[in-house]
Amino acid sequence: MLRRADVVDGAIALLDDEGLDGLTTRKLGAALNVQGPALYRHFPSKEALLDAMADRLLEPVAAPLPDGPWDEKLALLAGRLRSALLAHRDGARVVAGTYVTGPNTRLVENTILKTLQAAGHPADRAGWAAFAISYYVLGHSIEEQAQARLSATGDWTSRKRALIQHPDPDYAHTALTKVFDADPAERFDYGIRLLLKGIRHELHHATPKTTSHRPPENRAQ
Amino acid sequence: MLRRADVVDGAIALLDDEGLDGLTTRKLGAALNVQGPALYRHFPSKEALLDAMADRLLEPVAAPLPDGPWDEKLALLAGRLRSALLAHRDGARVVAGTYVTGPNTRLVENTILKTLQAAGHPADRAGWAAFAISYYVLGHSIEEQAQARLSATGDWTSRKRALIQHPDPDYAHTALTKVFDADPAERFDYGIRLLLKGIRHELHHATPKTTSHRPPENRAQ
DNA sequence: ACCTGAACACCGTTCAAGT
DNA sequence: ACCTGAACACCGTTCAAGT
Repeated sequence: MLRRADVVDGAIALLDDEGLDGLTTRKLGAALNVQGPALYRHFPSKEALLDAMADRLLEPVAAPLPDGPWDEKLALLAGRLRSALLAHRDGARVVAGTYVTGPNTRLVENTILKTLQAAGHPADRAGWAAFAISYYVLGHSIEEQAQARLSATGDWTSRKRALIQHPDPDYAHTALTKVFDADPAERFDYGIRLLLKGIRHELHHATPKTTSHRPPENRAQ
Repeated sequence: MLRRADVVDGAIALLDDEGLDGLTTRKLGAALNVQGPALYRHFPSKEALLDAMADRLLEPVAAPLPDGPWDEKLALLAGRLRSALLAHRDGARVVAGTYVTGPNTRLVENTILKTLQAAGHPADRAGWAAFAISYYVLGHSIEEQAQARLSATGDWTSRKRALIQHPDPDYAHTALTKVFDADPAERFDYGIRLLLKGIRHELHHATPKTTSHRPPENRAQ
């Protein structure tokens, strides 16, 4: 007798074996000793299953944070979020695809918000800053896994070369080489700390009346 | 007689009509008055076509930037990048999926790097900061379009409610409401400026010997 | 050289029928 | 109540054959 949680667990295991493109209802059924259509007893669609998987992936991030300064807590949480997304093959794509609203997602977002507000951020700014952090983590993780996917097929080294050995003479050759040589975790951490530094600076030197960061060039559709 | 550029143009037009999931070789063939397999004269696989589409989407971003302070230039470029990703349905997903190395992608990355280096950043930090900017933009745009996709199917309002009306009493209710009420372009701009503020601060107050931002909690696989 | 037609090995999903 | 078997309407891709 198949339980809902077993389906999600099996789906994540299959994700690791086959990747997102190889995750099909037929293969998942087989892995669970059941026919494909049996999954529709537990999920109305494959997309609903992916939603459940996404929230499941964030479970480890929901663990309580140790006490400490707000920025260290957020750096830690961001690192955990990245680790959770990278812990399973194509995990970042699974989470990015679905606008998740599961319990773990809410808890994580809530933690970021409360940490920022406890540090003294007004509610509106805290909300925007919290989302900025999430987006950076998501973007970084997606690209790390895109790179991993290319490495698997052997396309990675050729693309890296294409990027680095650009004919343009004043191309920032050194910078790119350093980017690709670096430990991705360290690179990730550097970016998060840039963001946190910006938040800290805003917190201390805020001119409270000013909403005047100038509007962007154009508002997209 | 079908030209390669026509295929890419047709594919982007079809993307707008049908979305990424509806972009199939058969439909694209039909739109170009050709059978599906004819596309394989120009692209070895659908993935190769998506790569070409991704770089094509970034074409408008490659336009020259007006002179100005480095941070204003980068804010402008980031806004353009976001606009380009949002200009076509599922554009962010198309770009995120492929680790693009086309000419426009290289030019955009190159511009960010040179702008940072011209502002006085050492090469390695400039590289990391440049990627941090890209990742934030990508993550933000993906989530904006995920939201757009849910809005189309009517799932959005229910999910928004799920996020905001959380039973948890100390849930950051106000912050979340403000996030969802805000103009996405303004929210985006706020995050970019946090990042730029962090970069500027690093530039001015850097203790040049220190590589000592502490290592992250765990290095993911 | 460029494209078609048919085929192969798949998909997600529906639904009557079985137990 | 839970699952199967068969079917429907699709996919990406290959490849001989046409023009």
